[in-house]
Amino acid sequence: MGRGKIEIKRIENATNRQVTYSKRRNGIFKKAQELTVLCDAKVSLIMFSSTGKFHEFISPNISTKAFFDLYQKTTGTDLWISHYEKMQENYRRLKEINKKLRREIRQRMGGDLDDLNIKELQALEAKMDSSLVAIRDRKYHVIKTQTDTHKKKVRNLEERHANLVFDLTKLDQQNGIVESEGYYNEAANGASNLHALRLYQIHHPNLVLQHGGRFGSNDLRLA
Amino acid sequence: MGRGKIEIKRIENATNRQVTYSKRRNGIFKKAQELTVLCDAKVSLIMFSSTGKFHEFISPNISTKAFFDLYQKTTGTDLWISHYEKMQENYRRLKEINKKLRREIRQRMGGDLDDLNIKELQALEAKMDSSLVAIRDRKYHVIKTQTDTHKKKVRNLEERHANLVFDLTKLDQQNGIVESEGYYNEAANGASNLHALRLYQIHHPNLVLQHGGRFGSNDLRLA
DNA sequence: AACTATTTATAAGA
DNA sequence: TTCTTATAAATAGTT
Repeated sequence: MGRGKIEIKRIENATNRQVTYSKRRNGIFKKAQELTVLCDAKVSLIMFSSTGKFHEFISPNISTKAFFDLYQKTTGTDLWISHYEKMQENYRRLKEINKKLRREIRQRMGGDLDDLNIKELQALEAKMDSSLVAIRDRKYHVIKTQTDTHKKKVRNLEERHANLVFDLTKLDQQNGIVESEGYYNEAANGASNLHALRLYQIHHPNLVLQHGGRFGSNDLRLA
Repeated sequence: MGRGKIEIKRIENATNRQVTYSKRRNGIFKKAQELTVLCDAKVSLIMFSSTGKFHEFISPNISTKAFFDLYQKTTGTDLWISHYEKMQENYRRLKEINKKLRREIRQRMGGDLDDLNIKELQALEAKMDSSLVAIRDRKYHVIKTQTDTHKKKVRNLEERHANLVFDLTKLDQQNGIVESEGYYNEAANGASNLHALRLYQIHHPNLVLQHGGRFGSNDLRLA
């Protein structure tokens, strides 16, 4: 159809090829449209020119995705199976592992024991026993560490207070301000530093805070 | 193009529609083919008739999958993403659960305890303790069940043997064959059926096997 | 993008 | 379905 008959082979002249592509593209799209309407058919027509330009026609009564799903369903293929299969396999495996882990935990919690034989029960018991030992060890370790830390803190505080009270005593003596002398003496000999401190806080709260930080904040609930 | 001009609207006569579909399908496929060759284009043409019949044309230089990948790349869409993303999310969640389960098991095995505080350690210890109790209970239950079952089996066997030996004694007496009479008498009173059986087996191995089955096959390792 | 001579597709009928 | 054929539609080459 045209001024002359043409042979169906690649058009070498690029411009000509492009023009023919454009003309025939319109033609085929029109045909697709007519087929859709006349015959109540679902048509998907997608094309890329040699220069990579993209055009598509799709029947108005269906989306590309739906069309593709229909295609896959009809042909029995799954074009993204490679993408999908691998992930599905991983998923399945993970689920299986998960199941086993849950079962193991249940058994370790004393449930789901019905289909273990005596040997397995003994093994489980032994494992639980040794685990319990480890947990107890860890607990005692934590307790000991906390206790030691606390002891050190107390020792350190006591020292600092002894110094503080000593300095203060000297200072007061230099200034001739002797207030409640009996208490100071008692504090200086180190026998009741905490009591001394408490008294001191009443008179000089800011100074003490700068040195000692929060006092009595350590949680010593041991067991 | 035909004997008369037609209006582009659905052909109501089903046969006519089907015929037109068939003719025009050939036409459009031919067009697609020509376009592919003449213009060096990539074309995908897929169609479903109103009766659901499927036909497709695709450029020979590309697979349907590759075509679709190209389509997605060009249009910037990903028709699988909703499917895929959902699965990925599930996978991520499952992995997280898995991690937690593993950690729980490690802790129950006495490892990974470093960042538990005393309270948590105590709770864990208590749980482990009660689990251990459950496991021990179950073990003792299994042992008891097995022991009872075994006792019953032994009693049953002893009975059967007593009867067997009794019948045999009678049979021998009827046939006038009295062999080692003292043993038979001892056997018949039920005091040592097993000994009697052993003697009997020596003389009539097949008969005994038919009645008693495998003897001594029960595994009695209890703990 | 138009034009148009010619080829091609196809509607109707067999 | 397939063939025939009159006619509509598409388009190759041209402007």
